[in-house]
Amino acid sequence: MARRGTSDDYFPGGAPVSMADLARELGVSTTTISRALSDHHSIGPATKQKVLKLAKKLNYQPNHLAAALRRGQSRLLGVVVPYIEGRFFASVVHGIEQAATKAGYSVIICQSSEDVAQERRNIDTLLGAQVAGLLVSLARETRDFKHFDKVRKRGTPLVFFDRTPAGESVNAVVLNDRAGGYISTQHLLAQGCRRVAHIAGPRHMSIYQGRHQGYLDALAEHGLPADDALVAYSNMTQGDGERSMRDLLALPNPPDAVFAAGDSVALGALQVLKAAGLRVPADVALAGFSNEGFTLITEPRLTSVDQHCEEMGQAAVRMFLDLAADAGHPSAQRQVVLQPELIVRESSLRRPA
Amino acid sequence: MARRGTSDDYFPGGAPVSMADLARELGVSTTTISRALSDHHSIGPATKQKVLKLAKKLNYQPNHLAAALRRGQSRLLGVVVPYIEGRFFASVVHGIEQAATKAGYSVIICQSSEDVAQERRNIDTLLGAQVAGLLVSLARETRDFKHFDKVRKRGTPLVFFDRTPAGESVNAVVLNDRAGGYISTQHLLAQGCRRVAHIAGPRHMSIYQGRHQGYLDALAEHGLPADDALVAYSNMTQGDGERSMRDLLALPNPPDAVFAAGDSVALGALQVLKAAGLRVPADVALAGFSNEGFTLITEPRLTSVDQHCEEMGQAAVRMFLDLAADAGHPSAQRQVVLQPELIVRESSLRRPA
DNA sequence: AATATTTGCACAAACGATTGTGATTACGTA
DNA sequence: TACGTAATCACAATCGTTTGTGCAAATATT
Repeated sequence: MARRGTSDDYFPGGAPVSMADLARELGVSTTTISRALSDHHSIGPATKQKVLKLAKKLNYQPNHLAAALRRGQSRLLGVVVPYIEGRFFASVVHGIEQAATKAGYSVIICQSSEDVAQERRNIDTLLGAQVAGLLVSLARETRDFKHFDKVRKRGTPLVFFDRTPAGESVNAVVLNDRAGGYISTQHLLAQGCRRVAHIAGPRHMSIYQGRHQGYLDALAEHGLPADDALVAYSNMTQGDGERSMRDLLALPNPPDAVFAAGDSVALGALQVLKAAGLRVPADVALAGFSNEGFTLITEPRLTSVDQHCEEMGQAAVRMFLDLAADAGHPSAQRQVVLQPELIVRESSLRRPA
Repeated sequence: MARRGTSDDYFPGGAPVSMADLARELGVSTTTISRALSDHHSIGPATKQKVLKLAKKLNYQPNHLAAALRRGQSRLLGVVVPYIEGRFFASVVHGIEQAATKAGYSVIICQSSEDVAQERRNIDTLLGAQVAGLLVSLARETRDFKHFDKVRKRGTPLVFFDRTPAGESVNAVVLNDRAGGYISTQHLLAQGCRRVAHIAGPRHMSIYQGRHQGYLDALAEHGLPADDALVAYSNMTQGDGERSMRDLLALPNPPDAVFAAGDSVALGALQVLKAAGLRVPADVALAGFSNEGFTLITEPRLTSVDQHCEEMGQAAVRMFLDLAADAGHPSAQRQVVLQPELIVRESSLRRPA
C-alpha cells in the first residue's frame, strides 16, 4: 500500500511532513534536522535557524511514536485510580495532568473500578503502551501486589499515591492520615464532646489505619479510654454510614460525636441522625474526611479534612520525574507526606468562636 | 548506547522479548511470528500453535509503539472534556473507557478547563500522540473551530459529544436536549404550576438552546405565553443560580416553578428560595438538569433530567469505530441522539401520585 | 504425467526519529 | 609549515512491527 501521493491517501493537505522532508528541502541530513530541533550543540546557529523556520513554515509535527520507539520509552504517563467520580480522585488527576503537561507528558487514565482483576489489566495495558511511568492508587481489595513485579522488572518508574501497598517498600505520596484523624478528633473533643465514636474503613487499608490511629491518639491525649464499642468498621459507602450510625445509636451509652473516615459515610450517618430526631451538632457532632463537594450542601454543612488533592497529584508527578531522572539507579524508596487541613463547618461547631 | 546485556541495562529479567527473539528461537522469520500472532491465513496451524506457545512461555509483550509507527496510527483514543469533576463527564468518560477497552483501545483524557486555548493545546498533544481518533466535548467559550481543521485534514476520525460546534456539520452524539427541556417543563405544568421560569445557559451553546426551546414548546402546548422576564440567562454556576433566582423573585409577578438548565444552577436557586422562606415545592417547584449525585442530598431532593451519560460515552466510541472502519471514505455526517429521562423527586412533586 | 492452484513461509523495505562514530572544514598555535 | 582542536554536519545502524511480493513445496486438476 503506497502512502504518499496516491489516491487512497486521505491527507488533503499532503502527508504529514517528516524530518526527511525538511532535510530534503534544505539539502541537509535528517541528523541535522533532529539535532537542530532538539538544540544540540553540534549544530551551527545559522543552520538551527533555517531548520526552525522551515519547520514552522511547513508546520512540521514531530512523530512521537517514532521517537518513543527509538528511545525505548514514550512521553506518556499511566495513571490508575479506583474510580474518578467524586472530588478526590478527580482533583488528584487534575493535579497530575497539570504537572505532567508542564513536563511534556501526556496522561493515560484507567479506572480499576475497585477491582483487582481490572487493575491488573490496566497495568498490562499501560505497560503495553510503553508508558514512561506509572502512577497508581490501589483498588480497595488489592492485597496482593505481584502484578507490580513486572513493572519493577521492566524498570518503569512506579509511584503510588494515597492508597499504597501496606507493608511494601515503595515510592509513594500519601497524606498524613494519622494527623488527619488526630486533628479531627481533637477538634471534636475541643467542642466539649466526651464520647467520640469512629466510623472506620476497611482494616487492611493503610489510610484508614492511619485515620483510626490518629483518632486513638487524640483520645489518649485527653486521657479518654478507647472504647471498642465506639468504633464501627465500614466499607465507606453511604449505606455503610447509615448502618454504622444506627448501630452506634443503639448502644446503651451512645456517642455525642462521630468522626467518620470518609464523607460519604458521614453523609449516611448524618441522615440517620436527622431521621432519629437528633440535632447536629448539638446532640451529636459530626466530622467527615476528604472535603468532598457535597459537604457544602448538607444541612448542616459538614466539617471535613481537606487532603490537598491537587498537590498530591503534582507531588506524584514530581516524584516520577525524579525517578526518571536517575533511571537505572534503583535508589532507596521515596516518600512524600502531605499535611491534612481541618475544615470546620456547622456539623461540628458547638462553640462558635 | 548498547541496550542488551550491558550493565546500564535495567531489565533484571532481561530485555523485553521481541518478535525477533521468538523468530530466532523457532528458526523462522519475524514475518511468520507477526502473522501467526495476528492469525493471518497464510500461516499453517501447526506453526501458529508453536508461536503462540512460545510467546506465552517467554511472556512476549507486543510493542505497540512499533506497530503503531509502522501502521501509521496507534490504538489510542484521545478524549477532550471541559472538566471531569461532577457526575456527568466522569460518567461519560467511564462509558468511553469501557467501550474503548472492549475494542482494544486505550484512552487518553485531557481537560480543557473550559478554556479554548487549552483545548487547542489538547488537540495538538493528542494528534502528536498519533491517536486513532478524537472524542471531544467543547469548552464553554469555544466558538471558533479552526483548530479542528487540522484533525480533518489529517483524516483522524472526530466525534463530538454533548457540547458540539453549533452550525457545523460534524459527527456527534448528543442528548435530545429539547425533549429534556420539554418533559421537565411539562412535568412542572402538570403539577399545577402556571408561571414557570427558566434559568438558561449561555445562548451560544446548542445544548442550552435545546433545553430552552423544549421549555418554550411545553409552554406553547399548554397555551401559556412565553414571558421573556421569566427567562434568566446564566453561566451555569451555583452562584449564577443564586443571582438568577433573586432576580426572578424580585419580579412583580414571581414564578411558581423554575426549570433550571443544570443542577448546579438549580442548587443555587434552591438555596435562595429556602433563604427567602419559600417552600419548595409548595410555593415554588424546582427542577434541574443532569441528575448529578448531589440531587439526592439536597432538601428537598432535586428533580432532574438524566442524560444516560455512560451510554453517551459508549455511543461515541461506537461512532468512532464506525468511522475508523471505513476510513478514507469521508462519508456523510453521523448523528446519534439519546433520549433524556425525567427523574422526579420532592423538589417538584406537589401532587404525590 | 503435466500443469494449475493453493499453502506456508522468507526477504526486505518500509514507518520516522535518534545517536555513536567519523569525515570535513576552519581556525589557532607552535 | 605542520599539527592539534573545535565546530559542523553526514552516514548508517537501530528501535520492533507490518506487509507487498516472491519462491518453493504440496496438493489438486485435467
